[in-house]
Amino acid sequence: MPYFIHADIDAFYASVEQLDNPEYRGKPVIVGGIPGDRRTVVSTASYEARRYGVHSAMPIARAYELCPHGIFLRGRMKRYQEKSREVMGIFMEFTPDLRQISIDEAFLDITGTERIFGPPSELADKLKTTVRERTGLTVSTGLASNKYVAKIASGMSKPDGCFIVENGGEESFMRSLSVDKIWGAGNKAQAKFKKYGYKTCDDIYKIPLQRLCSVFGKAFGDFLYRAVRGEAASSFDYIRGARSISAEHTFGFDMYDQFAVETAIMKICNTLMYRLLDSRLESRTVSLKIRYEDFSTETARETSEHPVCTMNDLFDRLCALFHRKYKRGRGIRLIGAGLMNLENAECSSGELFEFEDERKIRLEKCIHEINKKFPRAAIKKARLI
DNA sequence: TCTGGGGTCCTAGGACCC
DNA sequence: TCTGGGGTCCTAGGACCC
Repeated sequence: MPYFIHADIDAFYASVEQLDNPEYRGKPVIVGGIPGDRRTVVSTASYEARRYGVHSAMPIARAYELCPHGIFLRGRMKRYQEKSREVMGIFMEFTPDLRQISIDEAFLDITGTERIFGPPSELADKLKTTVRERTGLTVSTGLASNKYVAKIASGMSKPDGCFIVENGGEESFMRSLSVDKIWGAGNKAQAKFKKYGYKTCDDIYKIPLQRLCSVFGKAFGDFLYRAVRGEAASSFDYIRGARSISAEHTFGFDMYDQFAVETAIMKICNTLMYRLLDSRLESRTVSLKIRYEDFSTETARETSEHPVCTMNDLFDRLCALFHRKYKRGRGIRLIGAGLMNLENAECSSGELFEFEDERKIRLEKCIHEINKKFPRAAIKKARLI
């Protein structure tokens, strides 16, 4: 019988802070920004903070209103990544078949591990105990015969619990849930459920596939039909490399100065180019994103015959897109850029580039290596200093 | 209260070719 | 002279997730 565990670290960033700073334990910790930071949101709130109504994606200003005595922190990603690797390492001791889906959660295929670890529920217990003893963190787990149901089950077990859906019980489990438990149906879908009067998954269960598809579109209709029957969503079943790399920047105040926006674009180019070099991938498609003062967002992209080769090349392509798209006189809240449709770089080094480009590519690679070895050297374009 | 940053996938329409 | 239909590639926008 197939068996999957979905394991999710409880209030991850906030828990790491409470672990490293004992004086924070038992107190409302809010990671994401400190009061006064403009245009920032909560990444993680500890369970103590959630009692005041603070939750992820909430503006820091609002969180401060709800919980003025909370401990506000900007966050230390490096430390969280380190802790995440520790936990994932422990997961790996229970099965080599691990699918990490974000910094703090993973699916474990534990099919056929009974002889080593006992029944699935015992394995889940051992997993939770081991993680707690070795890292000080608690995890919530869900057990089911497929990943989708396991994910929903772990949500029901938070914090620090274990929720088991017995084999054969997937469908009745799903049908008993309210529609807001459907993973993959966000605000827009929830509003539509409300409009049509769908309160529980059982309401959706009773609707024929054809009707679901005509109301919600083919892909999402198919998805809903299967989800409320507790059938596996296939989207995690195959592993694929990264498809895009992107970076963006929100200005503290609306920006009207085009030169300053271009400088921000250059900074983003710097980030993207080094990440591209590290990944050994290449891209022919460059995209630009502009968010205006009223939060309306426009994107532009362009695919060229040749992959992006240097930072200047990327910068030129993005500036061209920017000037084509930008509505003059409007305030810019956010500027972003990305490299899409990534492909392996091996095939196209050398003769594709002009001699002059070849020199620049080598120079950028050297600078990147130096910056990695000596972070304090920080070699960069004069405009970015 | 005024809304981050990094991703994935889907849709619909247009261009172009056969 | 008018016109079908399938396939592929590309673009813009949007929903959703953590």
